[in-house]
Amino acid sequence: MKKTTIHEIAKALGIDSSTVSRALNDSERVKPRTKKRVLEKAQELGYTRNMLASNLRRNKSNTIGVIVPRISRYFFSSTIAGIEETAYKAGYSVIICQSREDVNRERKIISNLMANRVDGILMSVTMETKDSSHLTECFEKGMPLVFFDRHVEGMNQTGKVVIDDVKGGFEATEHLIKQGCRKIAHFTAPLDVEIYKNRHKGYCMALEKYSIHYDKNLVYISTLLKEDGYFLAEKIVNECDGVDGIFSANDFAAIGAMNFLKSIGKKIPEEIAIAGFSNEPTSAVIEPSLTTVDQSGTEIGRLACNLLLDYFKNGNTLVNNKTIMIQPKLIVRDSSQKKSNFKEMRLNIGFK
Amino acid sequence: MKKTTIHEIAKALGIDSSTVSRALNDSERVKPRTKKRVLEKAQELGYTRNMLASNLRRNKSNTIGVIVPRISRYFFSSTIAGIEETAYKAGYSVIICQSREDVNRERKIISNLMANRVDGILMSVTMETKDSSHLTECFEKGMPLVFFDRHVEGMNQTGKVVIDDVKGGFEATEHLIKQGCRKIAHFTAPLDVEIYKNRHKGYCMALEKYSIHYDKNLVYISTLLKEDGYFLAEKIVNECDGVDGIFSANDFAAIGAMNFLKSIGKKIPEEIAIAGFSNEPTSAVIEPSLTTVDQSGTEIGRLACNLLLDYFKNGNTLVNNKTIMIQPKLIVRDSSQKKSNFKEMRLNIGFK
DNA sequence: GAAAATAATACAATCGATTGTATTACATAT
DNA sequence: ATATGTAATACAATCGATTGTATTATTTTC
Repeated sequence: MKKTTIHEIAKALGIDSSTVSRALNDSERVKPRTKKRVLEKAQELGYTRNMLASNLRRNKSNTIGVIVPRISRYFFSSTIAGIEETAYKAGYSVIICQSREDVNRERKIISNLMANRVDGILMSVTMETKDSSHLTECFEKGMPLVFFDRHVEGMNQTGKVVIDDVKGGFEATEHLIKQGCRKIAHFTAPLDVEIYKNRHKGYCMALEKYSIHYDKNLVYISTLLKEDGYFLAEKIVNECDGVDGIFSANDFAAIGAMNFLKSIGKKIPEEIAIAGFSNEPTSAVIEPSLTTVDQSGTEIGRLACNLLLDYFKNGNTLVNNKTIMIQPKLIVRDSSQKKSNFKEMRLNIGFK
Repeated sequence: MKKTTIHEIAKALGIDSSTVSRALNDSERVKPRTKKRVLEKAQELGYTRNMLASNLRRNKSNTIGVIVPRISRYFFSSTIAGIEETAYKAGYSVIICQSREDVNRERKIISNLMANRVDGILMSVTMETKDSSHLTECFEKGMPLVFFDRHVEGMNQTGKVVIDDVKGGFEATEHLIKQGCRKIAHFTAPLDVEIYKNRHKGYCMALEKYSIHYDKNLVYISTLLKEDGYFLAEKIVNECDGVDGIFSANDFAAIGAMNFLKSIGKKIPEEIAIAGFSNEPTSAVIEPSLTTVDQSGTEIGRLACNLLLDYFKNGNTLVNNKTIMIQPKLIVRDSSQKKSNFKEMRLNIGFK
């Protein structure tokens, strides 16, 4: 099944293929009447421009590469949705790849995207990405790179869209303190990942503000899966007396912890108050509903994509070291409100 | 920032670019020693193959286009994850597009993917896709197409991966009946969408088996959003007495309904039992946990992608009209069990 | 009506890799 | 040493579109 080319259109009309090309691109170098004839013939022959050829010639693929740890995470899939929407409007396609938290895979993906000559890359790094040689290679080779959410410290040659994790962590922790918690555990992931480092920092700042002693034994590092939360909660209950609050750096671990606590009949929030991070859809649905920090994935995706598109238009200046920081929003729900508040409860049952 | 080409490698080594190309492709027409020299020089010059050029020449893009209504739906994002994983292993990239339930957008996306010369398309159609001229055009132009989940009736020229929706609908409804429900409402979407038609069919079959009168006033057609479920439940309570069960064709509407019913103090499942469809993550977390029908998105994605990959390898025979039907699995949880069963509850709280 | 200016189109190179065919180099056989 | 065969590489066309330059039509100007 061979496709029609501009040459066949040209031959059919007895004109040159360059004229056909210009006509199809609506160049003012072609007489309106000729344009019309070309367009009609193209239609008639079922012509579809071969973007491979076009891209090769123009040295531009009109494609953006996106790398996330896992597509099926709600936060990331909504980020992707925001990216796709923005890219689509601007006439770009998006190639989606998942690193699955594996740096080697991340490395391969990047070289693959480079080979495919994507115009730019949007990415959220894996938890293991410390050595960033494959990333520095990107802009050494002139490939624009914008981080969103998970980024790498010290990589200032690119743009970033991040949320103010310090503030998010601070507010969640402060809220727990204000609700009366005095011994607050913190679930987090390896602290060399910027976002977890910052959420942890916010946690520390809140403790300090209220003169609560920072106890490093209360900080649990894991991969923050639901299972991790479940077993860490079990550990806390068995080994660590008097914990009256948990701030988890993501919702999954928080939900896992809630599952365990509910299974042994601990009262949430009366005995242990809980706050998560990310506002996953399940957080609104679980009972008690989970207090969390909202970070709009769709919005982050849009902003990151726009940052890249700006770069395409206006060159280096805009992206270079530009950081867009989104303000997180604490969403207070039932898992943390020791003094229950009927009105607020009603509101927070509602639709997300 | 210009990239190195095979010609520069060739010049540097004083050999021809065709030899370089063959060396890079590990052809046996090149002496091992020359190969080694080429590879080293390529490394030294930081060469990355330009896939645009390669693809143009080979008339193959090693790319698969994927179209889903919405990326951020868990079912679809997990499908995409399965597709990406399978494609990646086989050396393919995936371009992801969302139709947003808009046929016109779907149409544009398809022509865009064709222009980009993707090797094949995997898609789940919009709810509005009835006229399928843009789809028939696909294989008229020789573009392999495989449907997953939402497909179009009568399009037998392509492959499909679907779940047995009739069976799923039947089992969910039968389960409700066995729990004692006698007046079961059904939430669904326009019945010209195959999957909803089939779930509805399963619903009818179950009613018939147990000699329950089919009442068309109990079948509510909407877009099946959470909001739809909420308002439909309200409608039922206000206008339609004696409904003791709801089978919703997706989990969102079921959850919306539960929210309403809980807000007015209706007991689930005692007064109204509920079953959904899809096994969204929230369905396991909501209280009472939602009985639903599982359709593994990841698995569907893998199968659909493999079907396409088979086609690439073995030609037309395999895809043509090949339908892979996945068996759905009824997951019984608390929202439907009138006689509560402690063991089963424990199991179903567990990790998804 | 001829010269000048401009519009419209044709020519030809190019993007970077691939691949069928031709040529050269080298080894083996006679 | 010459013929024969094969291994290794070079040549050249090609994929389909784009684009700078050259050429031909057409219009404008005097």
